[in-house]
Amino acid sequence: MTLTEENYLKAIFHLSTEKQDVSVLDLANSLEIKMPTVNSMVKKLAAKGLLIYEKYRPLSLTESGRLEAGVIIRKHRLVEMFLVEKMGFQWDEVHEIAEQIEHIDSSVFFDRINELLNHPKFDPHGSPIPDPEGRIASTEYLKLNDGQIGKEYIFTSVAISQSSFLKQINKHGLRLGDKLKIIEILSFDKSIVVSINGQSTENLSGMVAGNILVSE
Amino acid sequence: MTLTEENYLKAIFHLSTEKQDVSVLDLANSLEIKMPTVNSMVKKLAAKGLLIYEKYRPLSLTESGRLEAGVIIRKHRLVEMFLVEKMGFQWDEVHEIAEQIEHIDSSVFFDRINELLNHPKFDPHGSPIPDPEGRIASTEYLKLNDGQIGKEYIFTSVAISQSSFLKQINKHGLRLGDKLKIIEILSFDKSIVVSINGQSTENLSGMVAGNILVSE
DNA sequence: CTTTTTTGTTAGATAAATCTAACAAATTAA
DNA sequence: TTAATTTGTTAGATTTATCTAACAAAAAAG
Repeated sequence: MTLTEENYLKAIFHLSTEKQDVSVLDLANSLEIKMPTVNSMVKKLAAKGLLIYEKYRPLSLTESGRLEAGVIIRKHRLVEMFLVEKMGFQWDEVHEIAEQIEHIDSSVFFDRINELLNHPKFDPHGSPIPDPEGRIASTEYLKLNDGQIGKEYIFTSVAISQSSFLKQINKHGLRLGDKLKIIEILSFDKSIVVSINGQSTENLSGMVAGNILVSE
Repeated sequence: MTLTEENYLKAIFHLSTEKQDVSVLDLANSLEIKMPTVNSMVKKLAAKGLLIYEKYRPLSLTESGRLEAGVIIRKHRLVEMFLVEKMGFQWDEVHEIAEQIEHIDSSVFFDRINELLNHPKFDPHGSPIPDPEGRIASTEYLKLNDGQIGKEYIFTSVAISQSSFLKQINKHGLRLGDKLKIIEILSFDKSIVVSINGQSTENLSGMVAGNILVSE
C-alpha cells in the first residue's frame, strides 16, 4: 500500500466513526483533496477490495479495508503513547509526528514500542489501540454535550487530536480521568458548565464539549 | 525537498567519501535506478543549486548540497543511536529502520532524541554525527587492509552498515574499541590475521577487512 | 413538481519519478 | 589510431496522484 492509500483508508475509517454515511465530498474535505481526485482514488481502492463503491452511493470500508486502517491507526497510537511516555512530549505535540511515523514499514519497530510500553490498550488521548491485526475495541463513549444536567461522568477520551483543541483542554484544567458533573447548560449558546472533581467549575463551549468523550 | 531528492543527495555524499570522482553510473548503481532517470534528476538537483553538473563530467555536491545531505545523515545516525541505546536494538538491525525515519520532518523530534542521548558525537557504527547545520567532522580512519603487519590499531568504525556484514563482525567476536594487531597478511587471498585485544586471533577476508575502519 | 443547489462523475491536463530505445561521447583495447 | 566497449545523453512513454472544466444526478427549496 502506498502512503496515499493509507491516508485515504484512515480518513474513511475516522469519518465512519463520526457519521454513518461517508460521502465522496466528506472524504475530499477531510483530506483537502479535490473531489475528482478522490473519485478516482476510491475506484482504485474499491478495485483492490478495500472499500465498497457504487456510483452516487455512500462509501464504506470492507472488512479488509477496516483492518488495514486499523493497523495504521494502531501504529499511530502506539507512537503517540511512546512519544509521551518514553520521550517526554506533551499530549498536544504528538499527533503531527505520529502522522508521519505511522507509515514506517517495520514490524520489529512497532513490536518493540509495544513491548517497551507494556502493551498499552489506550493512547494518550484515551483512544483504544487496535490489536496487531487491526481489530479495534468498540468503545461506548458519550459526547459531553449529550450528557444530562446533574449527572457525573468520567472524562475518558477526546474525539480529535488537533493541538489547538488539546491546548484549550489543558487551559480549562481538564485531564483524562477527571470527574465532570454537568451543572448547567446555558440556553444561549449551549455551552456547558461543569464541576471538575467536585472542586473548580468551568464553562465549556459547545464546540469543546462536543469533542470531550465521557463514560458513566 | 522530496524523499527522492534526499536519497539522491545522500547517495552522492556517501559515494564521494568512497571515491573522489562520482559518475552518473555510480549513482545509478548505488540507487538501483536506471541512468537516464539519474541523468535527469541530477540536472534538476543542479538547477536547485545542490550539485554541480556538466555534461560528461563527474558529479560533485555544492556546499549547500553537502549540508543538506549532512542534515539527513545526522537524522539517520541519531535515530540509529536511539534505537540501540534507548530501544534495545542490535547494531545490525537499525539501518533499515533509520533509512525510513531519517525522512521524518520534525525538528522537535530529532532535537529530543539528541537530548535524550546527551548529544552523541558518533553512531553505533562509529560514524560521526553531523552537527545540526549538517557539517560533518572529518575523520582520519584507515581501512584495516591498508594497515601494516605487526602494528596495533583500534577498531573505530565500519564503512558500511549492511546487516549481513555487521552480523559477520559479531561472528568474528569484534566490537568497536577492540585493539587489533595485524599478525599476518596471507598472500593467496590477502586475508588478514589479527589478534583481538591480545587474546584470540581471527582470520578476516579482504572484503571484511576493507570495511573495518581503524585508528592508531 | 419544477427549479435551484449540492454532490458526484467524466474527460483530459499536469508534475514527479520512473522506464526503454536509440544514439553520442569518452575511454580502453587491439 | 582505428575499433570496441563503456559511459552518458536525448527523446519519448508510463504510472501515480493530483488538478480544472464541463456535465450529470440527487437532494433541497420554492
